[in-house]
Amino acid sequence: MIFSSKSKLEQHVINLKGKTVNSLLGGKEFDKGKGAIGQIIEREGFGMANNNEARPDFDNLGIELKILPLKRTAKNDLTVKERTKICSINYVKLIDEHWDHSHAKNKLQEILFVFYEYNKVDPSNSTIIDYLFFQLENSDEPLIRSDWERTRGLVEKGLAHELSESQNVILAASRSGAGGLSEDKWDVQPNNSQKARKRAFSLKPSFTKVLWNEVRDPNGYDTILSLQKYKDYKELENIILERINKWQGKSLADFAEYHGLEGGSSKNSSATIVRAALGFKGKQKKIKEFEQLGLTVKTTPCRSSDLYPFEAMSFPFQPLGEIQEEDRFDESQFYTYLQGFLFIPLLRDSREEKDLWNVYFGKAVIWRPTHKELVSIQMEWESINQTIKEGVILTRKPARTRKGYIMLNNLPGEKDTNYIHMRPHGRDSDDIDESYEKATITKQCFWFNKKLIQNILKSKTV
DNA sequence: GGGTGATCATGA
DNA sequence: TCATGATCACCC
Repeated sequence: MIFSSKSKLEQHVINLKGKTVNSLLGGKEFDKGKGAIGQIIEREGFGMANNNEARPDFDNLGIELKILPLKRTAKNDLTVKERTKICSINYVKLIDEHWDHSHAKNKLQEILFVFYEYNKVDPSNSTIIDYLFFQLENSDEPLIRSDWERTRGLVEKGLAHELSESQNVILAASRSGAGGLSEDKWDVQPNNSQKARKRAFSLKPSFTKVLWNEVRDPNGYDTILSLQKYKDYKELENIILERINKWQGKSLADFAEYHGLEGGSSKNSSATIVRAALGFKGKQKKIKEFEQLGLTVKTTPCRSSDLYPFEAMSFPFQPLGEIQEEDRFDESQFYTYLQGFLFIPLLRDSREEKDLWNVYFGKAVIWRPTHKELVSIQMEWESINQTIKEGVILTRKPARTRKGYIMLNNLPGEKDTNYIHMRPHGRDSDDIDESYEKATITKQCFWFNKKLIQNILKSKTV
């Protein structure tokens, strides 16, 4: 189908809203398989032959078409299901490209996103929900560009084999092609005889999730851009850190007083501190950039002498039944949490110190795991994964608790690892993980080791 | 003091 | 009500 104008195209999309894949097919057979729904919507909804061409899908309008699946969460919310592939990376050609004429930018210039709800039970009943015209120049080009430059820079240095999804913030260099692809099928890279995995530029789910949320609720976010302009990721990071680190050395009580927050720990949640420090007033909206970048904010109580945290840092409940189905770290639930972190150390001399006048801000840092760190975390994850697959072994041990005993398990603990470990995280010891059949075990989750957090805080505190 | 399972507290 | 961030409290 060819549309003579953008408004004609838009009218066409509006008419597709609410249609199911089945109704588009109009009796034709539903062909299952990876990416099938996207292809059907392109073919039946827009009369587009399957193509791999470099030219935009709507060539005369310069608009690319992306079909984006949404999934229902456990809380019955609709959220982005997966990353959106933009284009394959050719390592050799990449280093000769400049952003302004790059293949990636070309593809990103203007995109028509068509959101559909993926129906897990009956994929052929998946439904088109909404659409969005995305324009790079009116969007987050500075951040996307710095991702692209970072990747290009690494490839130029002969480090294509060290690329990883999490080193970029929006436009990731993600693995493409089959998972089990053997090394001889990898690509050659410039300036290094070692081959590198095939990768593609793709938009991370944290970014497209924000696009989708803005379609649903155009006023749902506060944005740092409303406070200050920034030209790339580094500068955005600096704005965030500067505004928070203005408080370095000041007490929490000072902070609360200045911002008119009531005393008491409840008002000192990470989100409240960050919003106040950045200068947002009023309603507790989410901050757009934090969502886009997948930045998790953590306030970490630490010993003032050496920045050693009093506690390890927990992640959400990890159903063991789900992790035992996972074979690849970089496709695991846990991996998605490792996008990036803003740590705000709250220092005190002893763990017992409760007086907010004696708890003060340390130096906040933003951390994203490096390739090396990811490799180490992966090894520890694999060991945990293996223990779970083999079946966690529990032993009962007498203790003066409510029940008169505690349950020990053989999952790697904090002393066995350098980065991550697993520990209980339920409401109480009766809060059992129902997803796991190999043992009756309280809900568990991943934790960052204290030593890891200390190293992060220290390395950036020179 | 550090490691670990258990549990509190809070906000959506 | 429940998931989650945060912390407690027991043991070594």
